[in-house]
Formats: sequence, C-alpha cells, structure tokens
Amino acid sequence: MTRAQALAVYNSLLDKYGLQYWWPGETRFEVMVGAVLTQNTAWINVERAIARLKQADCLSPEAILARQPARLAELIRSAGYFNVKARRLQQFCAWYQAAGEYRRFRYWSTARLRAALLMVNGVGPETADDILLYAFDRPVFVIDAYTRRVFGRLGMIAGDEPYEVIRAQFEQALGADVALFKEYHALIVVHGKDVCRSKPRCGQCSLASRCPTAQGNDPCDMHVEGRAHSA
DNA sequence: ACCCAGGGTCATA
DNA sequence: TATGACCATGGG
Repeated sequence: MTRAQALAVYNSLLDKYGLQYWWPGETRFEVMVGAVLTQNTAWINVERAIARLKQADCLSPEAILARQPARLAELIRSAGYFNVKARRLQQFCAWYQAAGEYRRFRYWSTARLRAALLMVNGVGPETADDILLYAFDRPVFVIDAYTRRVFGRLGMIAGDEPYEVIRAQFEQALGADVALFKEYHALIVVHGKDVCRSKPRCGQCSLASRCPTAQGNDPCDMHVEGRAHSA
C-alpha cells in the first residue's frame, strides 16, 4: 500500500473517532502487564485483573515474582487463561528484572529489543510490538486480528499474510512515526469493535467456525457489516 | 446455545 | 510452512 492510501484510511478513522490516547495505563510496566493479559481476551476483563493486581499491591516485577503462581492466577482470574498467563507474567518479569528494567533498554536498538522480547516464553509478535510501541515508544506498527480484518475488507491486504509481511507494509508506507503508530493501531481496534466485530462468515449459512464450507467464505465488506446473511 | 475477545505455544505432518 | 488442540473467563 502507498503512504497516501495508508494516511487516507488513518484520516478517515481519526475524523470519525478522534484521538484515542493509547495505551491505557498509568505506568510503562502496567502497559507491559496489560499486553500479556489481553492476549485473545476482551479488554474489560483485563481491566478487572489489573485492578485486582493493584489492590493486592502486586503490580511490580518484584511482587509478581514473589507470589506463588496459583495465587497470582487467582488475581488475574477475570482475564482468562489465568494459569497460563500467571506463568507468562512471571517469565516476563524474570527477564525484565534480569535485563535491568526500563532504563537499561535506552541504548538497545529496536531490533535487538524486539528479538529479546520474542525470546520470552509467552511473548509473541503482537505482544512484543504492543510493548515496544506503547511501553518503549519504539516505531513498530502493531498487527492484530482487527488490522487483518479491517484492511482485508478494504481490499488493501489479503488478510492471511504472515505477521511480518503486513507489519513491513505499514512501516514502509508510513515511515517510523511513534505517535502516528500509537493512534493508528488504537483507531483500528476501535473501528473494528464498532463495525467489524464478527469474524468472516460463510456466505451461505451465516455460521462461522462450524460451517463445513467456511473455507470458501465470503466475508462481508466493512460497509455492509451487520447486515444479516440470507440462509 | 453459540460466538467472540486488543494471542501464543506446542505437537504434528 | 501450516494446521489443530489447548488455554478459560465474561459479555453479547
């Protein structure tokens, strides 16, 4: 995609929804925790989990590492996958603490920091990029399910390309612009929740995952999303 | 009752 | 490289 196309969509979304001021969170560390907790999970349930962590005075690397896994899991219960995420949070904190915490990363290149994050078990490409962009202010464009869906339906990408392919397209079209990347990703998510909430559906029966012919699905365009499929 | 959410890992082919 | 099973709560 060209820079003009990418900016045209951004301006359209900005015009419709306004600035979002992402990522929600009081500290950089809270952003990192939120990035892990929000994996395949509605944000409202992450907020509850973070509130409980704060309430238990358990929102620091030391406190998270000091707590027994099962006891950490009960604090983040509302975020789902609590056993898995408790382990992931502790693994992330162990790495973060061993690496020397935030100020130590100041002179790391973005590429080096990204590679290090991806080495942590439980941190995949999107979680790493959330942390890089919103906690470390690095110019990395976050690709998530909404990005694939929205731009797929606009016909600007296929939607099922590998993560790195799509990320490179956005970064090459837009250049390195942290403030723009932050707002753009936020707007994509907000717009996705607004009009592209359902996953692509089979054009025949309106079923999603369980439809036998779902592979040849004909996802509705973002402008007609919400209209019922005929049976 | 089904679908979905601001994914990632691991085993398997 | 690419699927599939698995993780699990809470809201629509």
